[in-house]
Amino acid sequence: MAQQLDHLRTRAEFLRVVGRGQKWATPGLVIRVVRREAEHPDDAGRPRLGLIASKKVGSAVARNRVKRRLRALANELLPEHGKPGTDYVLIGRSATVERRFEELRQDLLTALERVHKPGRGHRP
RNA sequence: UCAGACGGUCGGACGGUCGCCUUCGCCGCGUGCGGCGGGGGAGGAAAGUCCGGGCUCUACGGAGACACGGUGCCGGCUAACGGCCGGCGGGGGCGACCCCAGGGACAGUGCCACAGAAAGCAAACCGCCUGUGCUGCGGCCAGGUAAGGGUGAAAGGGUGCGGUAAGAGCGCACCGCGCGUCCGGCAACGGCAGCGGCAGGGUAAACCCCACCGGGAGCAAGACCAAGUAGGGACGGCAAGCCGCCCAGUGUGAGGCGGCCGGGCGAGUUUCCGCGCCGCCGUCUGGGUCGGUCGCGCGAGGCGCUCGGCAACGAGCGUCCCAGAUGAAUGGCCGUCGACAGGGCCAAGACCCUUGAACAGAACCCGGCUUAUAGACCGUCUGACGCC
Repeated sequence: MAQQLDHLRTRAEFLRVVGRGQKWATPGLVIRVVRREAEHPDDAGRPRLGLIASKKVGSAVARNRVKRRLRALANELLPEHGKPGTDYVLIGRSATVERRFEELRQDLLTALERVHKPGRGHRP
C-alpha cells in the first residue's frame, strides 16, 4: 500500500499506538498518535501510517472504502503536516463512508493540530 | 395488447486529475532500488463453506472384516460429485410448464398419541335379523350379521344389481388390487390375454436390510534460505527372554558389543502380508518457530468456427495469455450522462425539480450446489381478448 508513507505492519505495532497514543476524535475519524523515540531514540524517519476499520463500520465493502478514503487523505496531508519519527493510526467510524471528503480533510487537519499541541494530556 | 411459463445475457457509462499492485523493455547506479515507456488489474455470486476433485503432508502400500459417515427410480454425461442432461412413476396447473429423501414393509424388531368396542388379530359399542327361550311388556338371554350409525390420518376393497330372516365377494358387471402370459423398451416401466373373489394396513425424515462410495488433515498444507536455539531435562509406570563374543572371574553373577525371538509405536478399530521407526507410555518443565523466497497461476483455461449427439457433453481446427496482494493493491476527488424512487399533478403521457445505482470485495486453484440481488435486454412457448 502507501508508498509515499511507511506503514505499520504487525499487530504489536498497532496495539502500541492504540494503547498509548494521544487521541482525538472528530465526526469523521479518530486519530491516535505516538512518537517512536522511546523505543528507537535515533529514529527520526518519515511518519508511519496505520488504518483501522472495524466491523462496526459495516460490510467488507464499506470497510475497504473507509480505508481507501482515509489512505487517500493521509497521502495528501501527512507528508506535509505529519511529524517525523511519529506513528499515526486513523480509525474509521460509521460516518466515514458517507461524510463529504472536504469535511473529512478538515477533520484530519483539526485532529492533527490538537494532537500536536504540546502539554496536552493523553485523553482530551 | 394483457397475463403467464421457460431459457440466456448484462448488471452503471464517458472524461479530467492525483495515486496503488504486478509484469515486460530500456537506462542508471549504491544490486535492489530509482527513472522513462508499454501490457494487465475483482464477482455473478469473489459470499455461505454444503458436496466433488487437483495439489501438499501424513509409513498410509495390498487384501479382508467390523464400525462410522454419505448416497438411493432408470439410462447417459463428467476427472469426480449429493452436479447436469434425457426418460419413467406419482402429484399440481385450462395450458406452456412446475414439484417430489422416488430402493426394500413375506429378513426381523418397534411404534400407531387422542378418540374409538376394536389399531393388526381379528373382533362387535349402537344397530339389523332369527328364536318352540325368559318377562314385571320397558326389555333380557342365546344365536346370526357387518349393510347402516359413531371414532379416527387409517377400520380387512369401492359402486350398482341380484340375493337373503337380516346380511356378507355369497353370485354377477365395471373399477381397484394381487399373481401372471405375451408384446414394446438397454432399463426404470408401460400395454395386454388369462387367473385369483381379495389375501398382504401405515410408518424405513424409527431401528434396520440391501447396493454403491469414502483413510486423515489442510496453502496458517508444505518446501527452501538466513539468523539463532536445541539435538533437551525431571518424575512415575511397563518391558527387559535366548545365543555368541569381549572384559572380569572361584562362579550359573555385574558391565559392554552383535544377532535372534519377543515387545511397543505407526492418523477409526481389527486380522493377514509387506514396510518404517526404537525402549514404550503418561505427567511436569526448559528452549525455538510468527523474517525472506517459493508454493502462486498455461488451466479438467477463455473465445470463435466445423462435426457428432434430442440434450448434458464430446472431438477437431484456429486464436488469445487474462489479477496475484499479504495490516492485505485493483483506488481517492471532480465534472457530464444517467436507472430506480419521490414531487410539481386528480388519472395517463410529455416536461421540469430533488436524490444519484441492487447484492456485494479475490486470499492455493478448479467443477457444482445453496443463499443475497435494484434494474435492463434477448429468444422460445402458453392462455385470454381484439383485428384480418
